[in-house]
Amino acid sequence: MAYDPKTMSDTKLQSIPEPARVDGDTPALRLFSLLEVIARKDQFFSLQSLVEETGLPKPTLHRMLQQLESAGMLQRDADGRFYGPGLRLRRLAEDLLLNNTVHGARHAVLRKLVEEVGESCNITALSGSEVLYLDRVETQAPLRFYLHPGSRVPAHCSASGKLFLAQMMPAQRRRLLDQVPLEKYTAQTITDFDALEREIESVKREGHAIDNEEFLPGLFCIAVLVPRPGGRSNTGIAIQAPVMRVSRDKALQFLPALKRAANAIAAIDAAAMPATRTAA
Amino acid sequence: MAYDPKTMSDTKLQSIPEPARVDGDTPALRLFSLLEVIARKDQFFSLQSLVEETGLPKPTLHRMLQQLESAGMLQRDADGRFYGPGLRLRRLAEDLLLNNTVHGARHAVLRKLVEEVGESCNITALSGSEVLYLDRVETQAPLRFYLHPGSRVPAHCSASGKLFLAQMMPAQRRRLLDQVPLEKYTAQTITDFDALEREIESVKREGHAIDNEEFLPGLFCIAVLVPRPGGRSNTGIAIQAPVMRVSRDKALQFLPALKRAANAIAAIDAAAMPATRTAA
DNA sequence: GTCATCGTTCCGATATATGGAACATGGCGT
DNA sequence: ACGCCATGTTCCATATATCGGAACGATGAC
Repeated sequence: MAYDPKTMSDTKLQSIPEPARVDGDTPALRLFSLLEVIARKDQFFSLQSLVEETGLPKPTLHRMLQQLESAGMLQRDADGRFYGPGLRLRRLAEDLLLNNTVHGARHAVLRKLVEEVGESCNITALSGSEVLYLDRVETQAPLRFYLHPGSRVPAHCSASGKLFLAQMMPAQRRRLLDQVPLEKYTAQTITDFDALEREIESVKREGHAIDNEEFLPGLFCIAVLVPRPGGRSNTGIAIQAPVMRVSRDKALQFLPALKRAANAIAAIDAAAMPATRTAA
Repeated sequence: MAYDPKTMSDTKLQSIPEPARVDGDTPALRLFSLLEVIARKDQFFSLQSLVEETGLPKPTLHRMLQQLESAGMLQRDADGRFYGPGLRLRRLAEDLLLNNTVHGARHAVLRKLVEEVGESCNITALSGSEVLYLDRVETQAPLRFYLHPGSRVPAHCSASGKLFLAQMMPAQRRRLLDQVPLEKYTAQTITDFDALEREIESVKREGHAIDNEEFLPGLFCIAVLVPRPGGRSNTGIAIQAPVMRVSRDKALQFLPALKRAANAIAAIDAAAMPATRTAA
């Protein structure tokens, strides 16, 4: 609140005023995108200010705001000059956060794990051909990698990614890897398909995967899958640390704690699943 | 939260299984409406279960979910059978609640007022021709009226409503009241236009308004406007109490506290407004 | 193997979004 | 009072997205 570059940029000299992309493949998604811009504001705003911020044509923006207002997602100030979030939008946000027991519980597990091992940890999922960070808790240690939830990394050079690959049928894995060739990020990155297959065999045997500076120099990572009874898992959990602090041996000592956390998350997810079949 | 008839009706005996309306005038609003249904869930759900819950055609729902998923608002379980809220939706919700300093601060003022006077209070706004409860804090007293934020009441028989009417030009007021004739809710409801005009004269003189069982039998209410420098106010603040506890005399004793609260809210709102004019 | 259930795709009719241009409003300076 | 500018609003021909019945596909139960 004290220092917001966006607000500051009203003194537009010749600086680029941050286009604040509002886009999407479909009108509805553009609306969401607009809401995201709005959600980040802590002040009311005028139509014109949004026009300048987003670059959208005025009539378009006018229609969008009107639509959101008539739906109760936004509210206008008394004289109709300024918009702010509306009752309905707030309630939607509250409902989401209140009922989202899954995320809260997962996060708690992650925090506990970080406390136990003293290194940053994250929960991951396979999205397309990339690994997506669903959640992350940072260690307190001063030396650390700063990566945030929502980041994406290639599957072939991350511990979680190898786990996801390892549970696929060979043909399926081949198809996926053919789309995005094995890019080399560091000296250690496995870029040869056969070498990767061998690595994956080892992952299958061990039940866990390791990334030894294969994506970022100096970053060591160990991961296991969150088990899913009777099916492939789409959730992994990983510990990430600077090689300076965590050798392979030390990482292996973390395994029991890591597996305990994975099981805890499996239990949470199971509880959030609809009963297999309710009497109709 | 303790007793909500809507939630209670889940015990479906032979009851109608709550169609869970998903509608809106425009496709985008239908999507929001769908999100609201989803936001209230604390479990993952399948396409089919939503079809049964909402009554929407399957392909339509399929497309909607797909759209939301590809935008990152929803996530699918590993085997693609169950949906839940996605990363992006959570972040949107968090941003909204985090940045909404206005609502939080307003709520705090309201809570303090309730503590001072010992009766339920609410913040109101004029929306169309009705008064909308923006926020409300209930008293602890066992005997009380249960009304919730989001409710709407007619302007002519509520204290806040009379305040909003009082600041309009006579012609504007006439136009508004002609749309929705003065409906009689109780024996005390003012249904005569001239009588209402006289009442409004008195409201102007006094600077506050009273509802003496004009909307609900047994409900007494006193309200003032949240002042807005140089313009009409669209925000009111009111104390509501059972006549058994609060006579007109007692209500007048609350006035100083009420006005203090109104000023506090005015200060908060002023801070949330964009600077009147930044050098362009 | 057969059936039932749920997810997915197709596609023409229909409804909606789009944004340039023009119009309306209101505050400000002269 | 008057015109001027910034901002909000409306129009409307065109481009685009949605709608949902029907048919198809995948999965699992028996």
